[in-house]
Amino acid sequence: MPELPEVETTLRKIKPFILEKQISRVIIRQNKLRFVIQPDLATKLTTKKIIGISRRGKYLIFSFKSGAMIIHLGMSGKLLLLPENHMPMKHEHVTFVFKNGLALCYIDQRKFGAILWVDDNPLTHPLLKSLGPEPFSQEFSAKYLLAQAKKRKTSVKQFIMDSHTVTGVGNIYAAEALFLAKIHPEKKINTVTQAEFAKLITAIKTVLRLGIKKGGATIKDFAFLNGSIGSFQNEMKVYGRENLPCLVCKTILKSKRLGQRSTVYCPRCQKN
DNA sequence: CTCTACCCCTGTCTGC
DNA sequence: TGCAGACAGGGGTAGA
Repeated sequence: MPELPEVETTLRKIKPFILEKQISRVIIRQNKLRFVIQPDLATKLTTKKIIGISRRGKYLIFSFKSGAMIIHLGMSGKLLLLPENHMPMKHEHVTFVFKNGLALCYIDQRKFGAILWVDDNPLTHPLLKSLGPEPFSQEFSAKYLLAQAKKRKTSVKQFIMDSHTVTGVGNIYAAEALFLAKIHPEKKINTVTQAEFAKLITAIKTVLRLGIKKGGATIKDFAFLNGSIGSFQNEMKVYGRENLPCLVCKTILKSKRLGQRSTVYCPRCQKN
């Protein structure tokens, strides 16, 4: 689930319920995620009040007067708000119980996510400090991409999916953005012009914005009821549509593995 | 330095 | 139906 739009939507929806709220206890049922959860995480969090919640790339940062918790949802992680006395869900590995009777539940069947405690500035943590710019920031410009591309030889899709180039563009949004920008995913990055980068940036922002908008549409149900996942999937033009006709030119869409990830594109619309 | 292959884990789908 | 194998939206890292 969690690409940048889902992480952003999760953030927006849980924030009003847990900001300025005090954690009364933390239940850890499974401590082996991508990394083993620090044994003192519960101790560090108990009685602390969340004073800030923010996002960096696909990482969520929960700040306290001293220290912070970083959560990454991996490929299958979710954060649900449930009543404190709920029955634990399947794969509910960690539960943060608040004094106000709500519980923030970390659910992750594949355990690719991460929950970390840091005593100092979370942005200087090794996982976060070398991340590229946020896709909606000023820094994410055609000029910037052109400069980055000079050092690289990879394909444009792998380039924009690299979190050191720009954060938060996962497989789906990369495929959708390249289709929108009419750029072939295998195009070598050193042949992309500044004008093409400008188009690509616009396309990335467009699909991410649409994702946030569509994710937000059902996230309230998501957070409180049934875990449904938003409706961006109905907007996808290429992802998951291999062997179906292109919505623009009717050419059959092709699928290929690129850097171990499935990649769908229109061989006619997207120029190499 | 960059790039590729592999890995963490479980659930679901496809083909035999 | 049963079962094996491929694959899934992420991303760190070993080794070339």
